Amino acid sequence: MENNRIMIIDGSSLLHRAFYALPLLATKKGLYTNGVYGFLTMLYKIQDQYKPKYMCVAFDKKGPTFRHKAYEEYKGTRQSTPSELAQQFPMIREILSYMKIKTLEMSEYEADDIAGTLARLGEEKSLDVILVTGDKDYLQLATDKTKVLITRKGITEMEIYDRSKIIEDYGIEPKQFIDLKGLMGDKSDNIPGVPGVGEKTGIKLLKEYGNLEKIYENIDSVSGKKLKENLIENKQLAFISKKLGEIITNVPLEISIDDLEVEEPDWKELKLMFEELEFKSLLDRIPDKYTGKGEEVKREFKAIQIYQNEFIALIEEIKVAKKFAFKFILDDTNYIENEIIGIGIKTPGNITKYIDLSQGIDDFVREFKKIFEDETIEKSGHNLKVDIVQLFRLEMNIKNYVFDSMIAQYLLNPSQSNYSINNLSEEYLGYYGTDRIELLGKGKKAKKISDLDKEDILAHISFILETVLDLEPLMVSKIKELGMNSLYMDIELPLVEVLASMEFIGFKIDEGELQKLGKEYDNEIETLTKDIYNLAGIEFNINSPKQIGEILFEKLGLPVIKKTKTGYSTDVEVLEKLIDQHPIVEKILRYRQIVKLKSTYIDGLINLINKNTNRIHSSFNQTIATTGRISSTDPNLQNIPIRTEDGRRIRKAFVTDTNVYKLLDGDYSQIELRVLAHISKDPKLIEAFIEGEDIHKKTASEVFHVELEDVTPELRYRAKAVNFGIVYGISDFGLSKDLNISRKEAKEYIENYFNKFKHVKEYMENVVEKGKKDGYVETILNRRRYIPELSAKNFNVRSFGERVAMNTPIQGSAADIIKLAMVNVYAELKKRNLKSRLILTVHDELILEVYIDEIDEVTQLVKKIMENSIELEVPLKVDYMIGDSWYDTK
DNA sequence: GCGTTCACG
DNA sequence: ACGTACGTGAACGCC
Repeated sequence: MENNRIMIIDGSSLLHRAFYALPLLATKKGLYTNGVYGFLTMLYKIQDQYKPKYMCVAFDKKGPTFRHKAYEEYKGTRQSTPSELAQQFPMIREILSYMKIKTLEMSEYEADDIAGTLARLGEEKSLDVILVTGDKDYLQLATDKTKVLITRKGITEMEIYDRSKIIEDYGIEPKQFIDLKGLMGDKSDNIPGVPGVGEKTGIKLLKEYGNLEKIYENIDSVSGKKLKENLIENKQLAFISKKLGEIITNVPLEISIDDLEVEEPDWKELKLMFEELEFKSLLDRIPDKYTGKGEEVKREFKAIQIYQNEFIALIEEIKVAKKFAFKFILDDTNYIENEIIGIGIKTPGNITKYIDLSQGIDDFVREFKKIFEDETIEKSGHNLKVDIVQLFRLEMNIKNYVFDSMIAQYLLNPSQSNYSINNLSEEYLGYYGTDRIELLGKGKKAKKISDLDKEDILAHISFILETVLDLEPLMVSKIKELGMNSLYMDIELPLVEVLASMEFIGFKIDEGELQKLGKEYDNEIETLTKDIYNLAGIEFNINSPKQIGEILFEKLGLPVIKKTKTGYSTDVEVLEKLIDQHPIVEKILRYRQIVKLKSTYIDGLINLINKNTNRIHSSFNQTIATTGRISSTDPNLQNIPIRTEDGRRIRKAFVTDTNVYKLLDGDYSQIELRVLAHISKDPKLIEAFIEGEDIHKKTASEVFHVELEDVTPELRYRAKAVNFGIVYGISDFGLSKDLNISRKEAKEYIENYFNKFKHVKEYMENVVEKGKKDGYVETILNRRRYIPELSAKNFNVRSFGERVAMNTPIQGSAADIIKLAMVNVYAELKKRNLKSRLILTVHDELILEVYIDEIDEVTQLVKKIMENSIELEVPLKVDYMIGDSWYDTK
C-alpha cells in the first residue's frame, strides 16, 4: 500500500444498486444473496484497481435524521425495503467485518453525510479521496482531490468524476449541484424543488446566475414568464430543498482516518461465509493456504509410524481401549483394486499409529483380523464404506462398527453437498486440518498419495482419526436428540456394510453381448446420420443441439416451440410436436435415442468392466440424495434402460456368475402410493390397497366418476399421471404438460382427486404447514429434511419448497423401507450362511445373485423380509422374477 | 465448468 | 400473475 488513497463506500446505496441489477439469486438453503454478491463483485473490482490504503463503508441508520426534522415529508414516498434485500444488510456487514473493512453509521445522519465528512478529513490529510456510490447526489462532493465513482449500469460499469470532469459534462461546479437540487428537487427522496424546473432549466439558470441566492437576487431578469412565476411562488421550497440536498461534512465522527487502514482479512471466516453463500467465484480470492493447505492448519496433528515388532503393543492398546478409529490410505479412489498404501489406527487418548502396508500386508492381516472381527471392540471412521471394502479385499469381516461421521452428518443435514472431514471439524470442533483433496489437489493436477511426503500422510491420517473420535460423542448425542438414533444405528450404519458388499461383489457383465449390441447401434447410427444429412441438405454435428436448432428453425423454417436460456430448445417434447412437419425430425429423435444407448450404456459400461472380475463395481452413495435414497455412479446402475425395447436389450448383458447363480429381482408394487395411504390415513386409499385393487384403475373410477369396470385404458393412463403428480406435489401446469391437456382440465382432475381422497388433501396441507412451522419435514422413520425455501418471499422458491415438503416424506419413507429391507436381507443371508448375495438396489427394487440350490429359500426369504420389515396401515406387496439375465427378470 | 438432453425410480 | 411437477447421473457441446 504505497499510495495515499482513501476509499469511502456508500454501503446502503451500493447494496441497493447491486440488488436491483442482478436477478434474485438464492442459495440452496433459500438465502437471498444477489445484492451481497453484486456488492462484493464491485468492491473487489475497485479495490483491485485503486488499492486504497484506507477503506470504510458507510451505512444509513434506521430512524429519522436531521433532515426529517427540517422537513417532515422527507423521503415520505420511499417504499419500504423489500425483505429479500433487507436480509442482505446483516450479511454484507458480517462479510465486511471479516474483510477488516470498517463500517460506520450514525443516528440522525445518512451515509452520504458520513462519506462527505470523511472526504473532508481525508483532504485535510492530503489524501486522494474516492467516494463510491450509486447515487448522483455525491457529485456535489467532487473536488480536484476527491473523486466520485458512480455505478452506471449493471454492476460492472462505473464512471469516475472529479471536478474537471463534472464541469466538462454538466457545465457547472460540483458545489452547484446543491443549488440544482434546490431547483429540481428529488422525487425519490420526496424533495419538492421548484415545479417545472428539471435538470436542463436548472443548469441553465445556475450557469447564468451561479447559485440559488443570486437567482433570487436577480429574479426580475429571469426570462420566461411561467418559470419566473414558479420560482417566486416556490422560493421557500427551493431553499428548503437546497438545504435537504446538501450533504454535510461535519458529522461528529468518533473515529480518525488512521483507524480505517486496510488490514489482512480474517480469511478463515471469510471462506466459511463464501461457502455458505455459495459464492464459488469469490472463493478464488481466498489464498490457498487458508483453504486448508498444510502449514496453516490451526491445529497440528501428529502420528507415529509403527512396525511389525510393535503390532503386539498396538493390539494391547486396542484391547484396553475397547475402541479405535481407523482409515486405510489408498493410492487412488478406485478402491476395489488399487494399492493399499497404509492404515492409520487411533485409540482414544493415544497418538495415531500409522502402518505402512505398501511392502506387504500379510503380517498385518494375520495380526489384526481378530481385532476387526472382535465384537467387543468398537470401531469408528469417516466414510467407512471405503474401508469396509478394503477389509473385504483382505477377507476380514468387520464387527461392531459404531460410528461413521459422514453418515451421521448426512442424517443431521441431508442437504449438505460436502461431507468432508474438514467440513465437519470446522462445524463441530472449530478447527481444521488437511483433508485429502487439499493435500492432493483436484482434477488433472491431482497428485497421487504415493507422491506425498510421509509427514503429510501422517498429519492427514491423524487429523481424520482424531477428528472422528472427537466428533463421535457430539454427533451421536445430536442424533439422539432429534429422535434418529434408531434410523442411524439400525438402518444407515448397518447399510454401510451392505453397500460395501454390493460394490465389492459387483454385477457380472457379458461383454460380448454389449459389443454385439454396440455394433447394431453403430449400424443404425450410420444410416441415420446419412439420412439426416440428406434431409438437411448439409452435413453438421447432430450431437449439437445448437446446430440442430439452426437446421430445424432457420434452414427448414419449422416453428419454434420453446426456447432455452441459450437458444432454441430441441428436446423430445419439442421434437415430438414437430414430428409431422418434416421427416428429419423423426430421424433426429431416433438418432438421439440410439446415440444415447451407444455412448452411455455400451461404451460407458464397457469402460467400467473390471478386467479381473468381468464385473461392474458401481459406487453406491449414501449421502447424496436429500430424500434418503441411495445413488449410484461409475456407472450409474440405477438408470439402465427399460422403457423401450431397444434400450432394454442392454439388460441382456447383465448376467450372473457362472452357471450356479440366477438373478432374483424383487420390486415393491406402488410403494410410494402405499406410503401415502399410510401417512395420510386416507380411508379410500387404504381400502383400495387392502382390497388389492388396481390403484390407477381405482383412481380413474373416482376421478372420472365411472364404474370400475368402465375404466378404459386411456382413463387409467390419465389417472396414473394424476397419481404421479400427487406424489410429486401436484400442480395443474405439470399435469397438463404431462398429459398434453389444458390447465383447466388438469385442474379439474386434481380437484376431483382431492374431493374423493380428502385425507390426502389434508395431508398435503398439513405437511406444508408443519414444514413452515418447524423448518423441516420427516419420514416414517424420522429421517429429517430441512426446507428453508418454505419461508422464502419469492413465489417460485416457496412453491418449490411446498412441493418438496409434500414429496420428501413419501419418497423418503419409501427409501427408509427399502433400506431396512436391505439390511435385514443382508443379515439373514449371512446368518443362514447362504451363498446368495445382494448386488443392486434401484429405489424400489432389490437384485440378488441367488445360488441355484438356494432359489426357493432365498426367494421366499427376500419377499417376506421386503414385505414385513415394517408394518403400515396397508400391506406392502413385492413382485419378483428370476432369470439368467437382468433382461429376463421382467 | 455450465447448459442441454435423456436415461432411470 | 407468478412459472412448476419429485429424486438422481452421464455424455456431449461449447466457452
